[in-house]
Amino acid sequence: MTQIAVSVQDGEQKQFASGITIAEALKDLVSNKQRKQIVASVCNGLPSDLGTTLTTDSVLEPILLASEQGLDILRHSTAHIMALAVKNIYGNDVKVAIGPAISDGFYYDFDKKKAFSPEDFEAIENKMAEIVAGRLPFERQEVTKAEAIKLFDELGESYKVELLNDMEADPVSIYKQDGFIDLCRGPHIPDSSWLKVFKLLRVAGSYWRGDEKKQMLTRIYGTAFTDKKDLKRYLNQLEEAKKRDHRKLGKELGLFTIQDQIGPGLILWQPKGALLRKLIEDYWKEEHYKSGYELLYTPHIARQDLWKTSGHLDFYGENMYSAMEIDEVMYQLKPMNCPFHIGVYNATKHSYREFPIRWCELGTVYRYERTGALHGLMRVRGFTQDDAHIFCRPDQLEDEIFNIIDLNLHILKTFGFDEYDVYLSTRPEKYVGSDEHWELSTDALKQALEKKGLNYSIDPGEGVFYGPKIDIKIKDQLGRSWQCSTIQVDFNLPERFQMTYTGEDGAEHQPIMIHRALMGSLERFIGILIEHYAGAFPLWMAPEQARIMNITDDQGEYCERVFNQLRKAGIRISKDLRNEKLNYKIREAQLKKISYMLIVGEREKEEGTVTVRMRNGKNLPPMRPEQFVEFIEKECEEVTS
RNA sequence: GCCCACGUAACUCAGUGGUAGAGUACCUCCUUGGUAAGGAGGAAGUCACCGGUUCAAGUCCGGUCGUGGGCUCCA
Repeated sequence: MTQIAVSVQDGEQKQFASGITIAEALKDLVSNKQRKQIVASVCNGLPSDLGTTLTTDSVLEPILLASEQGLDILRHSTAHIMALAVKNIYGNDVKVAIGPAISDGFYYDFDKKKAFSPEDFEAIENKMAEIVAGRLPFERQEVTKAEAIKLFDELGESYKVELLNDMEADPVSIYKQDGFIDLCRGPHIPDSSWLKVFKLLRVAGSYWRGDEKKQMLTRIYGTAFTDKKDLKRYLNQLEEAKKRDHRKLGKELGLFTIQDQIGPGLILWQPKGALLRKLIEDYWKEEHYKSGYELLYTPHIARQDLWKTSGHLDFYGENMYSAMEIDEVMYQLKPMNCPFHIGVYNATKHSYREFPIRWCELGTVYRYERTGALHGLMRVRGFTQDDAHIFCRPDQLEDEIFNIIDLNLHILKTFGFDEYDVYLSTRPEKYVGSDEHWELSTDALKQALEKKGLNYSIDPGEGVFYGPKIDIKIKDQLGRSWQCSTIQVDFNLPERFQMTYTGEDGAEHQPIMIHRALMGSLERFIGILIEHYAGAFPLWMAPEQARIMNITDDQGEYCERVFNQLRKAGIRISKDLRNEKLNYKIREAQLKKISYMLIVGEREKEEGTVTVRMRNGKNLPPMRPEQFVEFIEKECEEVTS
């Protein structure tokens, strides 16, 4: 019999008879204790089942169940077990589509006449528990593609047949479990008893292969863990995210409202939210002024011809609202601000000496979003871009990009975001502009990123047709990432609008145009801020920095005086002089996430002070109102300067 | 847009074919209390909208509008 040499990576090599399974080999290669944790193994670079037979010299890298890869396998197998349960319950009423592991769990798509609803979960989970108790093995088998097609065709599993037809692999692997046969690459847990902790989470519709022209399937999401505690932690995380949901907090804190009567995707800012927004806008404008930008204001509609010239009707028309007729001329709502800024540019003649020109605007745009895509402040139909356009000469491009990134990161940091993922997107297949231009500007973007010392990944071919771009994604408190900032070079619009400047040589040249948004959409950015801070905003942008409250009516007048003094000094303060107990007032202010409570009893009234209670429940020593003003101003300055 | 779920007082929600409910908020009164809910009373709803079934509809059926979870992390 042939002998083969098998070893665990970095471990001792041993001789075995050819045909031995990985599981058997591992018995001799690792300790018993360790072996119980091993769910599968990478074998010569290929993730494999423990039941895989070895016929050549092999190097094994065991996969521990609790590792990331192990969890993936467990969840993938759980998807299969769920499919088996579903097939057991509903038989030929369901066809299976695909069922992969995803980042926090798994899903399986089914074709079923009447879609699943959460009420079906109990039955499915019970059946899954039975399967787990039955210790059903996952049996792998390799068959030719033709055999597999025949097999799944006979089983009536047309989605599998379609998958097979599109696949290049041949032979392919199938897994059998208690009569349920699934096309699958594997690997899997050896048998169903490895599954200890699982939960079905939600149902959703999904198109076959994500294509809305194709069949709508019904998807069940679930998750699996090795430990009950992990599942609990995961469910807690979901709860935490729910608590921070900007739609819930927006309502509770009185920030914004969306109403049927007004229309979906259209935001009404309530006083507190409007103040928050104003504070953000003011800060934004100030920083832009400091960085050499000038502010523009432009209208919300323009003649349709403008959008023809800009190319928006051709390339972006589907996202634009229908035209309206004014004095027999067609006008359309703006989906972007750029043509207006170009209008400002073209209003006068320009010399190379003026460059770089940096114009910014908080421009409100309107874009059609499908009803199913709308989501609180995160996806709306009318929103305000923190837009800017820079016009410059080719030799200024790199410096300008550097300055933009610099300003960008500075502002994001002030808002509390200091973790980023940066992407550079290069020339796509379809593009305008000369190769020379593309090379020059892609290079400028790269140089600027490197000079700034930023790590970035390249998205080849993902640039917009009119120029390369840099995207910056920020990470929030819960570790979720959001794409907000984008910096795009544009060779298209200067050409379409025949923009020019007079060069050193006296001839007319075309300027380079950079589009740039930093927060992206103000609405969405505020949504992100609400969730990032769970509604407890840093002092400098808190709409309510302080609330003064009396202990009994006797301090009412004194409180009024202090309130007026602080308000005049620019503190964003409210008062609670109601005939209620202190406890009650504190609780309410706490729930509204107000930064400081100013508590006034007889002592404070007599001494002319206030006692400052912080959000964490601790008190600062009593201070005079003017000391409190200084204190607030100092705290704000530390962040925004 | 499509699939599923949901839409009841300002808010959070209960109400499974037979007289619209609770808690919170709001208003009035009592209470004047030092760090997360004092007490009593009152007012408040076209049960999203339109139509149908029924002696009878918040409840069942159909449609419209809106909200939520999703709609390739590819066997």
